[in-house]
Amino acid sequence: MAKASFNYPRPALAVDIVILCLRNGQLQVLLLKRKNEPFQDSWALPGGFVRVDAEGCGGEDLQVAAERRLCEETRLPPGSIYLEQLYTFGSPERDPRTRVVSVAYYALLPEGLADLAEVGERALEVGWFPLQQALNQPLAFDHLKMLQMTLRRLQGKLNYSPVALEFLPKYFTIAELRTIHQLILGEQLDPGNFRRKFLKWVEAGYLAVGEGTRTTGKKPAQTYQRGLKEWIY
Amino acid sequence: MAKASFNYPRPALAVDIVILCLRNGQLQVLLLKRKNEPFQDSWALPGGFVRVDAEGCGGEDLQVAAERRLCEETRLPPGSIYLEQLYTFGSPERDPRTRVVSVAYYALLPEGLADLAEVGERALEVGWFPLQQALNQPLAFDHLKMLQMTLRRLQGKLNYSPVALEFLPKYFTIAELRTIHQLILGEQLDPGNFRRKFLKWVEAGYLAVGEGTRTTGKKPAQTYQRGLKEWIY
DNA sequence: AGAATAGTGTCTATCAGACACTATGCA
DNA sequence: TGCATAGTGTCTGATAGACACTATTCT
Repeated sequence: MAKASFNYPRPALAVDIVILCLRNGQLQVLLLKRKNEPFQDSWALPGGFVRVDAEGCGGEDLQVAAERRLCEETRLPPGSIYLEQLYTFGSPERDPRTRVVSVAYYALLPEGLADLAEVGERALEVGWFPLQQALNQPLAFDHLKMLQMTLRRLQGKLNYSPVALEFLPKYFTIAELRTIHQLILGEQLDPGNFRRKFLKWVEAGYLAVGEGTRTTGKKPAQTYQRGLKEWIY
Repeated sequence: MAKASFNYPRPALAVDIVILCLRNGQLQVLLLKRKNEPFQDSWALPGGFVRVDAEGCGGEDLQVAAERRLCEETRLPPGSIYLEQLYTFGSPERDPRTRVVSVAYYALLPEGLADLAEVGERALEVGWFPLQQALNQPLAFDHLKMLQMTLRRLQGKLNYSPVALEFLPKYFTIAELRTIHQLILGEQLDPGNFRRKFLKWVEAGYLAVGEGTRTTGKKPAQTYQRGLKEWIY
């Protein structure tokens, strides 16, 4: 057993999470105001260190670490929220204190479940920011890059998957999904054309007809729900 | 300065690299036969630990670490090879010795540059394996997952980018690029239709007409090269 | 001359986008 | 009744795939 390799210095390992939610008709992102240096008083993404056992063995999975932090922050039960790995950031200068490598995740929260977030011990303040605003203000560390990358990733996914339903409750209408697509892409979409694309997903089994109708505008609309098939990336 | 956070146990951080190359008309991947436990005598992807300074600060960037290992293995100069982050694997059980989180990368090597690889100190043996064969044999750790993910990622990219030119020398023909697409996708492509897609990329500036022609089959064919525009993802 | 590949043309089904139109339920 | 939204139909241009065909050059 060559133990030698493991005596090398190790970096600290963190997860950071871009938590997006639909609030007041906007895409918003959860940010924390940092209590401590570095970047004290700056806004930052929620994150934390990955738990590793005392001897540097075992501990929790990365996805589990991200989910744990996500649920601490949102006060939501684990397992119910869409969470996906985004990218790993490891520049030696990204944290002035010590070497910290961070695995970034992004999470999509259904509308209405966002208001449970509370100020924890780590932060001075918790706030939901319109995504566009957050993208145009300084953030701690390389968190701005994480936001930018998340948006691009989502924009790409919309072409071939109905991921955006993760922002919606169990039953939703075509117009509701279209609205989210518009927010993410930053442009208006033709309702008729979007409808056809949507119905393709229904035919393919990714989406299914829901129960009853919902009135968001003038005329009640059919609701839909997840289909039997998972879209997987 | 709250140093407290950094006294928590840290995981070891590694990079693993899927190095693909075109050899003998096949897609091949570079594997090493492991000298030490765990998985002694098993085939594994090349990889290594990310360098971190003595006090656990600074050190090398992740991409740099991957490139360093890549160049050690292939004996090629840095900076010339396509290298992209794939995914980060962090299951607590992935390495039985200690907690090791691994950032996986994949690299695409131009044909003909593959033969410099030598057996280093770490390995018993170095070998190029046909990708399909490697995907159907047991590999150390979770390296099989890394291979599978790399293939899927590449297959996805071919739809909208000429990444596959990274497998080719500076000047190449349409048929050469098509051959690689066929290898990656595992299906035959219509030469005429592929040509039209190719010429779209030329029009878009991602590719450009090269100098002279090359004869791979019967009739000499026009060569092409990289265009001025980068395709970025 | 024959063979294999380079390169072109064409037909069709599908799809995205633009836009007009009908249907329905609420105020 | 008016109006905003749900939902349908239609036209057009772009695109992907299948496939036939011509052109070129090597042997």
